[in-house]
Amino acid sequence: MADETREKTRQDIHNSDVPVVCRACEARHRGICGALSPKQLTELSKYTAIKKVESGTELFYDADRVTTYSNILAGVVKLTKMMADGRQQIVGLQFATDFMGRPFQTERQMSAEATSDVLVCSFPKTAIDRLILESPELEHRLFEQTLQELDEAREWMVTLGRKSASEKIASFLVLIAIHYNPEALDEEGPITFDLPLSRAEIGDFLGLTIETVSRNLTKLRKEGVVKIENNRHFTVPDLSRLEMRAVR
Amino acid sequence: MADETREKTRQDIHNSDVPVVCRACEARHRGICGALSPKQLTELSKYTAIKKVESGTELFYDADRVTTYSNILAGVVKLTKMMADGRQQIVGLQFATDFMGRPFQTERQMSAEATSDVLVCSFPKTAIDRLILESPELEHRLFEQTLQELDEAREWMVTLGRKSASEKIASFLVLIAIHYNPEALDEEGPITFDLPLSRAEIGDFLGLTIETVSRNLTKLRKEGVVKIENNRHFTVPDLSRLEMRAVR
DNA sequence: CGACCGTTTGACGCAACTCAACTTCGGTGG
DNA sequence: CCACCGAAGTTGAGTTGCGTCAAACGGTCG
Repeated sequence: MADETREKTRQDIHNSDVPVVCRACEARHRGICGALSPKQLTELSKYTAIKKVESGTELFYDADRVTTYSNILAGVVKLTKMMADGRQQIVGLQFATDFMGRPFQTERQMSAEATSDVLVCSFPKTAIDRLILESPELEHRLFEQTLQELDEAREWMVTLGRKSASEKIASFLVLIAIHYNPEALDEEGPITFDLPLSRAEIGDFLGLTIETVSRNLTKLRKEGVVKIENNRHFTVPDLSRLEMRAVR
Repeated sequence: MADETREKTRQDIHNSDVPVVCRACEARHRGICGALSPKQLTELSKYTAIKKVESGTELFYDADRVTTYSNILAGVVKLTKMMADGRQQIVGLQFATDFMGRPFQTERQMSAEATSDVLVCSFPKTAIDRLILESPELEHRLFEQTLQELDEAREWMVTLGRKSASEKIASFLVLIAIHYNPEALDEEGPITFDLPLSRAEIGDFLGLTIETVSRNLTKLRKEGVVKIENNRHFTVPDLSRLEMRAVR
């Protein structure tokens, strides 16, 4: 961990024309900012604001209502759609280094809400829209992320349409477990993570009620597939046992 | 209709350097080929093949298994995902002028099947991948279509996760009705269309069984919301009555 | 005409929802 | 530090919407 930090700093030394705010930023490597030249970064950083967003606050997302795009630097954001009568569905989760915002027009509406304390780096929409025009590489990265999100959305459609409640719960846990422990796919051994969502939010993600979510979590706990400490903190002794229940 | 054809022909006269196969092709206007110069079109058309695909035949879609991309010129293609035990979910429908294929790598698997007789114009993957690199405008159009598909997928997630069976059926009928009668959103009056899917496929699209689909269709028929002739041909006397049942 | 496939209809069972009571967690103030 | 409170989560009992199984219907094709 200390080594990684040092490594990053070393890289940045001969990139000393990169703006200070961007130097230690992960979005420059894994996110979209890597597509920008130091000059473009410097220009953009003039209009950039890094903000803390408290858990539960809403960040609007519709193309027309919002005037900024953001990179998520830390925390988790849920994208939700609400029906006229209040029924809600989470249609996407976004994590650190994800770009948030819908380029170009759309009438569709969606909102975004921080499900944990979140750190965002936000830019004026106009600045990004201009940069997209002059940098095909930037558009390419945004395109790649969008394709990725489309793949995920379609994967989730299978879960929503065809899986039972217990399969849904297991699928969700696998999703989160792997996101926070990407290495767990190759290696054996127990993994731990904190759920970024409440029971109600898990229900909104899976198309279930709170009660069904709760019942199925305790079922998994009683079967020893997961250990649950203080509701949010999970330990999975054997990921493959969980994956079996998520089907495929 | 005759006027429209004439109009199109007229446009093409001073585009006489456009390849013959492309001249009357809608994909040049509404699809991605509009992003290409006559020279690029000519180059691409050397490797292009227009094929008839019979209803029910499978067009593979995974990035790794397939070596061509296609424009759909006529007919309907369903994108499906299948679980290990055979449960299936339709994750997208594609219509005329849609571009079919997943640019860049992905390990995710999905298959595509013609649900009606389909006409496709297909290109070698390599040719398109090269063109994407040299034409940001092409990549931009693909990006726009992908964003559109992502919006649609997320809209559908609400339907899958939160709507009742009868709301799902109504939502599906609205989707198809409007696709074939885009003007119906503004105008009043009865509209007609042919379902591109069987009852079983509707089930796979909505996460329902055949029987539930059937029961809800007959319910709508008995209530006079739709008229059904020979299973596939539908008449909707008053679209707003159908939309009410789809909620929003 | 009979076989076949897609669709409809009916009877029944169960998984997930609803409603309600109870427990635990986390924060606040005495 | 503990008592208190509201919010979040769990558990139980009863209901219901949709799935399952089975049979009948209707159009199409040999």
